[in-house]
Amino acid sequence: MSDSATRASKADSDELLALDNQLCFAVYAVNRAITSRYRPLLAELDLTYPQYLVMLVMWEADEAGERPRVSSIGERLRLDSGTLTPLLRRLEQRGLITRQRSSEDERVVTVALTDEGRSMRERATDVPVRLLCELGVGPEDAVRLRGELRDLLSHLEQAEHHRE
Amino acid sequence: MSDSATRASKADSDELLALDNQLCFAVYAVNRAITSRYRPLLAELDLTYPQYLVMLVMWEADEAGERPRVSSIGERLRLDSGTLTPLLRRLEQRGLITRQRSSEDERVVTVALTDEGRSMRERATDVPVRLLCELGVGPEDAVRLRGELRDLLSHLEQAEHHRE
DNA sequence: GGAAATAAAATTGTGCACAATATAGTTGCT
DNA sequence: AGCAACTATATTGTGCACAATTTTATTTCC
Repeated sequence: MSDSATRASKADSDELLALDNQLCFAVYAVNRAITSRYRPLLAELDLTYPQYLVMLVMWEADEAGERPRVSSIGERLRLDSGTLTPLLRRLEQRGLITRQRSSEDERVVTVALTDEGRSMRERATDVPVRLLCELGVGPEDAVRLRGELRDLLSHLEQAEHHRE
Repeated sequence: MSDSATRASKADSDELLALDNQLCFAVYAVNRAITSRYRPLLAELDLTYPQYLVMLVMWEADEAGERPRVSSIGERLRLDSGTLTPLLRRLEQRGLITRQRSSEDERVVTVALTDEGRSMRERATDVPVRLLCELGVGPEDAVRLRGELRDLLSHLEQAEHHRE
């Protein structure tokens, strides 16, 4: 007789540790496959993928007439200043954004689009379209999957909060 | 009258470029949220997340009596030597694996577990279990989502092949 | 008003990813 | 044999991620 009721068997641990059974690896592999699909499209705009995400945030803010601070962008993308500061510096050097210390609160740096950054938006509109075509899944499947991932994300971030 | 039939309207492009509508961002955010959940668990083993994935591959190979080459590990994880070489060097320095040039073909480097690397497997079995608990989704949902991601991955990798 | 606590961004250091290139070894062709 | 084509890994350089610390500014509390 085995002790399967009380302890994981050899076969169980094989299953648990099998690479192909890891949800985390599926997410990891898909993330890199998707970003590598974006790479040639974004190369036409001379943007990296994280830079593109920052520009999405900036275009949204600009439409709403806002000049977000570094920390707002970070909240949106879940990135900290260690990642954003050098990334924003590169976007500034490229002339797409400006960074400016707030006069009311000198700790805060506000970020704004330049005209060049604003005008890039139009050229970027076909990026999501072209990518969807390459995904190989229908739009409704993509929407459903996105929803499931968002649910998972909110679970993960909620639990994070609970432990603090 | 609008030109909506022939050209994307302003509202369309708003929708297309909205951060929260991007499947890619959902994947990107979930990937980082999951790895940050792994981090404290893997810290107990003194492994990073990519190092853990390599160890999963090595444990599987070891069970099968194989000593994979660097390129086999790379195929499995979709990583190239630029990523793997330094990562494997660190695992070797930690005493978890050995790297050895093949005598039949001096170009090839084969990787094998040390006893220490092999014995770590047992301590790692509860990592997937503890993580599943933190995910906040039922096991059946996790399996379904994993399946959908695998389908997407195979689409992405298939299309990649076709263009070559 | 002034010290302590808090907050925002920047800096430093480590470890991936990945493109591009280099190095070394093997195979195939003549 | 000799050389071109190819293969496997390593190296170099850039750009994230993220932990930990630092710097500067603001708020709170006495």
